[in-house]
Amino acid sequence: MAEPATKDLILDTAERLFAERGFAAVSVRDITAAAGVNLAAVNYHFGSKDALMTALFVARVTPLNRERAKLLHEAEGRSGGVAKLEDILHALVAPPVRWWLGPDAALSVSVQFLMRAYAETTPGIRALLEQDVAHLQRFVLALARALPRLAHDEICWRLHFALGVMHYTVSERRRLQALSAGSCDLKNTESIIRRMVAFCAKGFQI
Amino acid sequence: MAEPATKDLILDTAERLFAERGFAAVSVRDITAAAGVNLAAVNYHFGSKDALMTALFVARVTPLNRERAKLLHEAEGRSGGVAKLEDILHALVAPPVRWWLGPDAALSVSVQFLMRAYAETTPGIRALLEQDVAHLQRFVLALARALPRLAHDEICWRLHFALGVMHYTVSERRRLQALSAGSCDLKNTESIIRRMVAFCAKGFQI
DNA sequence: GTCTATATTCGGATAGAC
DNA sequence: GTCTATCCGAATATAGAC
Repeated sequence: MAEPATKDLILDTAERLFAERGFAAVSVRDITAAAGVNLAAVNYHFGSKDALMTALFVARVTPLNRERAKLLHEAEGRSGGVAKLEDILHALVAPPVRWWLGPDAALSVSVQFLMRAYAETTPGIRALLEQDVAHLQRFVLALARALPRLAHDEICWRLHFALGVMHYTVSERRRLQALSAGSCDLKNTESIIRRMVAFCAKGFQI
Repeated sequence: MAEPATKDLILDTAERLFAERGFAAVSVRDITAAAGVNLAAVNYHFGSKDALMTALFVARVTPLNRERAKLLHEAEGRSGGVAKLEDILHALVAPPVRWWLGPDAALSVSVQFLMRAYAETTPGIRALLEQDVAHLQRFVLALARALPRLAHDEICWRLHFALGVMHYTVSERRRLQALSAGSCDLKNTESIIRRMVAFCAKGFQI
């Protein structure tokens, strides 16, 4: 039943290279050479370079969104159906930031890959992004319940801003460290999540 | 004295294609064909594809940063040397958002190109990014003067978050419109700037 | 400055032996 | 499933005529 080692090896290697350099800048030859597998293996197992990218995106985004949905669901359960603003934002950003800065290096690569995949959508991924918007609608609804006086478009704007905070922070780690001359500590994951949630929660007030 | 038409035509065409598809996904052939110039013209005028990208980045980022610095300087002049928080954030985001949503389509392409160039740094651009960090240091200093009780690393974190709000908003226009089902209006530039500044300013409080 | 033609390398994808 | 060998188009870059 075990997946062939080659297939997973290709997925992990492609993910790392895509995360580092982007989709178009990485060739199938780069991937197979780095993985130590045969050149033809990508087309055998996935059909094409594009299909590999799509399979990879699905494999990584699914558990991340599941974790977000779980945290949101738990937050709603804790407070009688209407989650608090901070808890909604926490459900949104904690999973990716924990993957990013947590002890598991593979998960860190995964979230960096995902942020890149969102930014440089290939044809195969563009089609999947509709489902991803559906996932975000849960957060729109939760925010509307938590902040009933805020108009729908205002909820969307601010959710978009909050997503920007998270995406950019994960993608532009180098830039933050250059800007702060290294004074911004990236070791304490939970305090970074708190800082990010606090920033966004204040932005949602009034 | 006038620049040769071909050179500027290449710059404008390359900018548009890079903004739409990214650097690696656009070939010199794509650029010269779309511009209606000879294939060899890119190498004649710029030396290489990478050098074209670098020249383009410099040509666009310079006036944008100059405008930001001017607004910051004016804000400091208006209030006796120490600019107010909202005015600092306004100087940071108003120029790119005005380029993005203003009446000049060429400037809109320019800011989309720039956001992509920051995200997918080529070797030539990476070297230039140090100067760009120096430009951002003015904003760190201004924020530190406006918020003397905030620690240096906290200033950097929140400035980074504010940059994320702007970068992601400009880059992920499609995603915002899909998320909000079109209810987020992108026509009123100044009200979008106010919304963005307000969100970030609240995030800086306390 | 602009063109054609070309050198040379690399790209994704596949056929067919094992 | 994995390998070698290869097809064939596309990539960057340049040489040399005009």
